[in-house]
Amino acid sequence: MESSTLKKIAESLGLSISTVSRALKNHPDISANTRQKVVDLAQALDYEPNANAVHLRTRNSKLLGVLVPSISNYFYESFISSIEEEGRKNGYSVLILQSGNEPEVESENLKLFRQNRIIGLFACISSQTKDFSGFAKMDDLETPVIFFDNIPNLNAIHSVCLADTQAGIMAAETIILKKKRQVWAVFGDQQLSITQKRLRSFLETFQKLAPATQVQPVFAISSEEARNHTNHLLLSPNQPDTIFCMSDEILMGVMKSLQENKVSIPEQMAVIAISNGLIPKLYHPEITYVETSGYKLGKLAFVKMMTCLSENIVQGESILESVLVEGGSL
Amino acid sequence: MESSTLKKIAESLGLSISTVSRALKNHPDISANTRQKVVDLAQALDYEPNANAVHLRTRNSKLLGVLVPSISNYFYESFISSIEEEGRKNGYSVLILQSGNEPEVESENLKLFRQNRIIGLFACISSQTKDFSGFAKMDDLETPVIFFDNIPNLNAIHSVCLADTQAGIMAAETIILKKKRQVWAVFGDQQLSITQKRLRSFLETFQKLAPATQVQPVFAISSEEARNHTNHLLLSPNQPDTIFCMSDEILMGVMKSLQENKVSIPEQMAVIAISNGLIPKLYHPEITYVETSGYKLGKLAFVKMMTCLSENIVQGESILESVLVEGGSL
DNA sequence: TTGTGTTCCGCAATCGATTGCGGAATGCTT
DNA sequence: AAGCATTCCGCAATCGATTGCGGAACACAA
Repeated sequence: MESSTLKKIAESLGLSISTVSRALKNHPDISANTRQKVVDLAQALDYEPNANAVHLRTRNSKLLGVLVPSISNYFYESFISSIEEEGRKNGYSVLILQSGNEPEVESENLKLFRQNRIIGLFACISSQTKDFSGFAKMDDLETPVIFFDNIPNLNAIHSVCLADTQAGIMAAETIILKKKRQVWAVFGDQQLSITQKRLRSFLETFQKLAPATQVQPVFAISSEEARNHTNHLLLSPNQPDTIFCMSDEILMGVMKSLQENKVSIPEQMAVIAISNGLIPKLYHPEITYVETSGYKLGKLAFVKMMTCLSENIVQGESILESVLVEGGSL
Repeated sequence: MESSTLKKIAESLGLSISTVSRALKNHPDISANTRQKVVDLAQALDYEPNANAVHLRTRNSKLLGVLVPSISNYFYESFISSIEEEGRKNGYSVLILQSGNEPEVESENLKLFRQNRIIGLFACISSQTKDFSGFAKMDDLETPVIFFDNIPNLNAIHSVCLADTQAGIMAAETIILKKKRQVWAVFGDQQLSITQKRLRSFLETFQKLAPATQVQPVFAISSEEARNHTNHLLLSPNQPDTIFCMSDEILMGVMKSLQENKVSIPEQMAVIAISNGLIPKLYHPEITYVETSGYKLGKLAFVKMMTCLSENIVQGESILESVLVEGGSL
């Protein structure tokens, strides 16, 4: 069955298309009598406005875009979930595309977003992105872009991010409070802005508050690499008393190794992480972590988007405060 | 900046809109000379066709819908990721909506899908859904719906599912092979079709092949409930030698309890699960599981969708074979 | 010169909905 | 009866792109 249109309703009722259109949206020009007839028939015919036609005519697609490296990631997925939820409540649909962390795909995706005339974009750029012309085009079209998580190093952009700096500080302070002396800190991809921020603040905090502490940073771009690093570490003579994990990805690898080697937590090794919250709670004792909630970040980003769209353009970065969630791992 | 249109290009070049349109799609009527001029200008102006206009005119939205209870779920997310990936390769966009497992939201979502004139839908219904009129409307509109994971008990529908029956059998057989005698089997929401299938085949396999085995099924609708059940179990005098977990959700709860109670795996307790693959690999030893890959299921569903769309309508259920992935937990 | 083909392009309808403007019909006032 | 305000509704343009059909311009043969 073809879907019904204003035209069909109008013809059945011997009315004009405009009258039907107005009747369905309670335009005061239409008499209650006519309105009722139209509404009844529309209901009977399962009339549902063609979004494409509406968007074309009104020049408003009510579409928001979300660009992420991958959907299969607990952090992004909670971010997206949050955006979709808020979006639906406010009458927006959400188009989600994943770049696979490849700049070419990313730029194709941006093109798709443009073709679909999205009215706003949430974007986490790939770690390889060097060319921002795709984003510049969004700017030209006056489509607000809100960057999150991994943020380009540009001026005059909107972004929301976790309090990465604060999270690094908080993790370091917690370690210092526990009077740990030798820390092994595992970070992710050095290309990412979040890695850089967390690394810097983490190290600086030790320098300021406990310069005697030995802090050794290590980098791993995957869970597997983190695991291997940890395996090696545990063989070395010079063992730390604490391991810090910058992300869930890292934490998974480190924990795998610690379990394999039957290292008891927190007795033999203290563990602390920055995390979205799922992974740390899988273990016993639960891992102490500084929370970086994708869900909350999504809410924050959505609010920012709404203000951008209502023209109260407030450029700059909004930051979501971190919270320490105590487990028993340190 | 307003985005450019065929009209603008046509005016700048003193051509008609139709000529510009044809030039951009290599219509043979257009001379190479004209074509080149058009293409060049289009490039310079960053012309990108308005998807809404195209879809309206061609009556093809190139939009696929995905309906899931929640995006924040490793299984759904890998399914979605897979659909999005295939979709993009084939020129489709994907609209994703989550029902929060609430029938009302689900039906609102279906409405949104209809308004956006999606051409095909992948749906995992909520466990509470009783009213299928929303899906019937999709049928009326000749929009194919491919159900997955939790599937309504209706005839004449398309669906793809994990080999739930086979997975239950495979898990049971594995347990039997290991000569286990007393099994505690934790299942999820009894309302779900997957629970029913896995439960039935699991129990039947024991009856057929090893009727002497004691199998005690338990139900838990959340990770937390599974954990509590397990905690209680471990206090009882009559301890099983094996725990079977129907899903990742369940596995997480059970493992939490086993760790808390310092139960060593597989010495004191064997564990086996049906899982998407992430969670079992977080522990040491890794948990043996029957794989239910959302990613692979997505690929299968996409292929089915393509055949549906090309009119070769093959109603019925496509099943994704299960694979046993050995860990060291049994 | 007339006829027959090509080549290249424009006219105009169409997809489905929105909306400014104008106009018919009716009631009420004086 | 004439004047004026309301009430209710339709005409037609518009959003941006697609496409069947027809037609101008030109070449070439008879």
